[in-house]
Order: sequence, then structure tokens, then C-alpha cells
Amino acid sequence: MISTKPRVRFAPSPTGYLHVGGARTVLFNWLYAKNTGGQFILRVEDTDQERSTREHERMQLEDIKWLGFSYDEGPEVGGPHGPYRQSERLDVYAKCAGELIANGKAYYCFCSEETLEQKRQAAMAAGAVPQYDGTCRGISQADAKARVGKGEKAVVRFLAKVKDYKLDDLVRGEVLFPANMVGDFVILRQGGMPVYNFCVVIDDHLMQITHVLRAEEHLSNTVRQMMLYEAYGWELPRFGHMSLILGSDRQKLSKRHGATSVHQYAEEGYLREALLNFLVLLGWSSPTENKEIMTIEEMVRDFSLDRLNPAPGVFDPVKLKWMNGQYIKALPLADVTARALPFLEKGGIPVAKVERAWLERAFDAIRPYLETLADAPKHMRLFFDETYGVEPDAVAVKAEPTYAAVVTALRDALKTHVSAHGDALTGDEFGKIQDQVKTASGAKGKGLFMPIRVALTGHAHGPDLKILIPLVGAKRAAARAEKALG
RNA sequence: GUCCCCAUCGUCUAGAGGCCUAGGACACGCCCCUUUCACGGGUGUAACCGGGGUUCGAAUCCCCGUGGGGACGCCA
Repeated sequence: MISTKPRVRFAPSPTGYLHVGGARTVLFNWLYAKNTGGQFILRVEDTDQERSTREHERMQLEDIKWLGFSYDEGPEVGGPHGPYRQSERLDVYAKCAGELIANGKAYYCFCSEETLEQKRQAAMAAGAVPQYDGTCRGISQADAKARVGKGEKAVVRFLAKVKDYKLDDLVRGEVLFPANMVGDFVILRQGGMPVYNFCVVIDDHLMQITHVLRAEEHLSNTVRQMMLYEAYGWELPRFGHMSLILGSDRQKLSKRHGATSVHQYAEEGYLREALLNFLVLLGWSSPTENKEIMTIEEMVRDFSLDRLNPAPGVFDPVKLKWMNGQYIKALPLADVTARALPFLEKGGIPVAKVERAWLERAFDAIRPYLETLADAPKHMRLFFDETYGVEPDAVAVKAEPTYAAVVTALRDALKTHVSAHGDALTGDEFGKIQDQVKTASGAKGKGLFMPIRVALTGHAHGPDLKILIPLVGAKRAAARAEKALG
């Protein structure tokens, strides 16, 4: 081994948006590369022509980019081991498969899919592992070539060795695959398109991948891949099979559990930092005990394979939401406000019409109420909507005996302020206005503050009035009080 | 069905034979802060799947059972 630096990869198949499980796989691979000073390669596994599209690939790459990951080699960016799209490497696979056929390690199979399916069903029913029965194994190379030459449909199968295989898995330890676990598997489909289990081996070897970190669903595939490595005499990379992400019913996380794509979370107002922080904790634990909220830099610094949890984990959207709220509160104000902009616009908040500094102050006031950025418009409306009504839980306040007196005094005080100082109003000044209202109306405590709040906002709850009202301004506040009286 | 993997509070997890009366986080209850709510702080409820071993000693090691998951494709 000349290169000691790890080379890891993420190899998505472009069949839709990036799944959160995939996102975690990218994250762990990327973290491992960054932590060790290694390289991160992206390879597109698009040999399933039925489902793979360029559009899906674009979507996935966009999601990966949104999460903040970049790769050292891959489609678009290129690299010394390209191309990085399997559909563009067909010649490589054909050559490699040819080698196997030539030395008798693979053979043509002419069995029809229907026959195979029947045999599979029969085997399952009989309680046996359904695997290829070797019907075409005996056909001589010359005969097979002749039949193929005449245009007969055939696939190419790998001649599986009957022996035990032992895998030293990075997260599971020693895994034993007993002999006969798999039969002769297909490496080239009818028409010559190669199959996943074949391509990964060729590519991981040629691309000099040192560590294959992927989801557990690939664990039992690994034995096929080991057979291939053995057939070629290639050195095995290290494998690490990470546990699956489950839904609340402990089934593999899927669409019926709700949002499962990164894209969807982005659209719902989740921050990439929060999503990543949540995901890193699903199946991996920080070496710093009791530390859950961590920056990307800390993740990179602390990441290690030996803290990967072999047990599957349930995806808890409630905790994700909480974490997102933590990030909304902790991130620099200008940054979060900027990220909230599209959500505010979409929610009908005329962000373009107000000054950015004012907007940031207003956003800061509602921040503690947010779990996602998509929550922002409804809280922001407080500063923009002059047509608000009284919320159901605030209606009772209007019936308070002090209500009319308080709101009248409030309106008068506000109007006086406007004629003396104009629209500008500080928190202290509003505090003084409240004192005046108290004196004028004789109300105090809840009887004083609730009518003010409800008259000015329509809500029984909300941010501190001394922060809120200065942002609204004395003129609009006076108008609101006036309106509340009518 | 067969094979493989897995098993600590409802959930994510700490725990690498004595530090465990099992720690943290989310969620939930209560209290404080706030003349509101949210945020924040405090506090409480809550778990080692079962059975056998090994050991002076087991959540930690071994075996069996049970439960869950995955794979068995010309999908990846």
C-alpha cells in the first residue's frame, strides 16, 4: 500500500431526492475523510436504466451541496479515476466481465426469467434458500458463444465458490457467511448492462477506495463482492456496515412515515446544521459525554468509526424539531434572518419593503417561538398585519371591566406621544406610556397588561410589549388602539 | 421459510467486569424566571428483553430462547 490516506465514497443511485438515510451515509463518509485527511469521492450508480435519470442525479447533487458537502472526485468535478458515472463506464465493466468468462469464472446463462421465478417460488416454499440451480453451468464456452452470436438472449453469471467467507466489519466485527449462502449471481444483464454487485467491486477497486461505509442493507451483498475480489485477486477494502434508520413503528424509514428526503426538510424550514447534528447522533455518539449540540468542525474533529452503533435507530422528528429550534436561536441573527427570507416571502410578509436592520430586530423578537423557519411568517404577521382580529383565547380579555378604560387611555397616551415625538418609540418610552395608562385607568397587573396586549396585537401571548411595540411604531400602535376601541 | 445482523428509559444514547442506587438529551409532569406566552433554569416519572452459565462480582463475557430488522432480483 502506497497511499495510507483513506479514500471513501458515497455512491447514490439517482432515483429521487436524497433520503435522510443517504444523507447520514454521506455525512459519515465525509466526516471520516475530513477527520483522517483522506479523500471523499462521489460516484453515481445509474445502471438501473428504468429508474435512473439525469434529473434525479441533479436533485441529489443539489441536496448534497445544500448540506454543505463537497467532494474531491466525482461527476462535474472530475478526477483521475473517472468517469464517475457508472453508465459511462460500461466499457470497463465489459472488459472485466470478459476476463472472468475467459478464465471460466463466469458463464452465459440462457434461462428465462419466468423459469427462474418459478424455481425461486418453489425453493422458498420448500424452505430452501432460493438460488440459481446451475442449469447453464455445463454449457461449454464455445457453445455459449455460438448461441450468443446467433442472437440468443443471455445473462452472464458469476460462478460462486462453495466455501465460507469471513468478513471483518468495522462496525460489526467478525461476520461469517456460510458456504452456499448465495448461488451463481448475475453480473451482466441481457443486453450487457452490468449489475450493482459487480460494478461496485470494479469501481471501488479501480477508484482505490480504502473504506466502504454503507448501510446495513448491503451486508449480505458483501459476500458476493468478496467472491469477486477473490476472483480478480484484488485486495479487499475495509467494510463498515452502518445500522439502518427506522420509522416510529421500527420498520425501515419510508415515505409513509412522513418526510424522508433532505429536500423536504429544507423546504419545511429546517437548517442544514440542525439536520446534520441530528443525523450524526443517529448511530454515532460523541466521545464527549453529554454533548449533543456540536458544530461541523467538532464533528470532524471527534468522528471515529469505533463509536458507530450497530443497532438500528428510530428517526424521531420531534427531537429534530427541537434541535432545529436550538440552531435558529443560536445562529448569528443576520444569517438566520437571511435564511428565513424565502419563507417570509412565501408567507406573504413584504420583506422587501422594510429595512433589513428593522427586519432583523423583529425576527430576533420572534426567534424563541420558532421551531422551523416555516413558522416565521405566522409570528411575523404581528408586525405587518393591521387587520388582525382577536384570537379565540384572547376574547375573554375584552370582557374585562378595565378593558375600555385601559385602551382609551392607551390610545390617548400614544397619540400624545405621536404629536410630541412622531413615530419613533423606544422601549423605555413605551414603559412610561404604560405607567400613564395605569394612572389614568386605575387598572393594574393582569387587568392592565392584557388589555394593552390584546388591543395592540389581538393575541393573549407574545413577545415583551416593550420590544414589540417600538418595532410597530407609535403611529401604527395608536391606530391599532383606536381600532380596538371601535 | 433460509441465512445474516441487532437488543439499556416511549425515542436517541452513555456505559468496554467492580466507578451503576445505571448518566445525558428529546418528549411528558411539577416548580422558578417572565405582571403574558415562548426562551431559559431547576426538578420528577421512566430502562439494562427472558433463561441459563463464566466470575468473589455482570448492563458489560459465553450459550439458548424471544423479539425486531435486513438479505435472498436481469434494484441499488
